[in-house]
Amino acid sequence: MTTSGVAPRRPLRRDAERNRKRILDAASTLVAEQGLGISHDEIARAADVAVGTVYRRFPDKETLIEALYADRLDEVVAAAEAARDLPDPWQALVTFMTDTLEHQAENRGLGELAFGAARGMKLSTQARERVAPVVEDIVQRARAAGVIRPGVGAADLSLVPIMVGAVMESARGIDDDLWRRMLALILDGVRSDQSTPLPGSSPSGESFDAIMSSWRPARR
Amino acid sequence: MTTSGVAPRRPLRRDAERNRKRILDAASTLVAEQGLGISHDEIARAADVAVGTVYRRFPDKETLIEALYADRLDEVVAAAEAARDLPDPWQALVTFMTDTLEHQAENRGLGELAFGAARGMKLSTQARERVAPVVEDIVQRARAAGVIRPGVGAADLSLVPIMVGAVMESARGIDDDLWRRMLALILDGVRSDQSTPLPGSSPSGESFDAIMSSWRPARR
DNA sequence: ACACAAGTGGACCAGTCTCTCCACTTAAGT
DNA sequence: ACTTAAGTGGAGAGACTGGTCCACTTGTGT
Repeated sequence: MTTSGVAPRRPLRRDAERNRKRILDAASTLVAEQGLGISHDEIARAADVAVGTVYRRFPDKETLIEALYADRLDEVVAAAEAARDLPDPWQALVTFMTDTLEHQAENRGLGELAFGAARGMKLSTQARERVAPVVEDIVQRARAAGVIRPGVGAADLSLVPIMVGAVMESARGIDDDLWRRMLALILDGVRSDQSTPLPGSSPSGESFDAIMSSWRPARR
Repeated sequence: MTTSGVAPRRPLRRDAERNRKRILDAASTLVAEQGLGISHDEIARAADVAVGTVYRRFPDKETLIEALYADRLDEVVAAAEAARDLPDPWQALVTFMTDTLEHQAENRGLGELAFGAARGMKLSTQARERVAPVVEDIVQRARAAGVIRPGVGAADLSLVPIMVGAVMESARGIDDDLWRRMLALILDGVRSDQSTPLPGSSPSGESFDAIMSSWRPARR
């Protein structure tokens, strides 16, 4: 009866647990600062542990990232939902964007995760899947209230963090608030009641997914 | 009298000249398609030449890129100046952006070069130095004509290609015209006569340079 | 106290990249 | 034809990755 099938694993040994924590802490800091590009070697060094140990606990990068971000993701989604539920539809949109980008600003890895830095990483797809409906809601409401220009869809809005994120990365450590300025600029374009329709059409379905997950991490 | 000090080099041997050309051709295609990240090995393979040969002709990546883009750069600057000289100030701005981004779209390496993919690459700095005054002129005129919102500066406009470029890269091969849509959105924000001023201020001087040159090439 | 599963360190393998080196080949002047 | 400087191929050095392996150490239940 001891083999209950689903993770009956005895708890980690004390020292192992301690090391696990150290690895997670080190990784957390490194990833937040430098993005998902950090090597296991660097993590090991920062955690004062050998690579082998890192690999024993986290067989590959994906596992490690998952452990790191599983709950961070909940926070992000929660923030998005809170924004969605704001009384004013335009405020909802602005708050959503600002919050999302603030998360991205303070944690580099998070941004990379959101835009598919690691193609095929479950957490990445999952993140987008959880946020997508929220964005959809926000757009619906904004559209119904007539506060965004006709023709702008959820897909368009989803591209905003990619654009603003690019400036954010470029200015990291130089002008850490510059992205807010760019966001404001873009949001005015979104709100704009210019009669000229936008060229092309909002990407949809498959294309959209492919685009959203095609971001690539920076080389070191 | 033969030693005139300044590059009295006798011309390359016939076969060497041929190989030089093949290398340049191969590199040109590869860089346009894949960006500055290509390895000398790939170039050599594509040119049907050995790496050693590539290195003999172009001691390092910088030299090669310089040879590739020296004249491309002139074209880009010329296009920018042509846009600047358009009669309508707003058209000038729009055309400048569109042209610049079209160049970026059709040649990946060019975009990476423009935003400092290779830190410290002379050509890169030079490119920005040559384009900067043109952007400045365009903004001046647009501002004088009252077609852009107050507070938007040349530095802000220079960030537009970074933002739009990010979407362009993400959508490359999936929706190659999506960037136009985003550009239109942003330009409407730029034109916007919303009375709300943009937050923060336009980055200037040193900061601006650092930001513009901090782009990093995609990992393969 | 002791047995032993669990945990650990770090050498090592394979793959990438940039760049070097030098024995061999070849174009071109006489 | 012959000489020889210029050019070439490609192995390989050295610096990075991600990831594996296993002899040794250590925590823990009895």
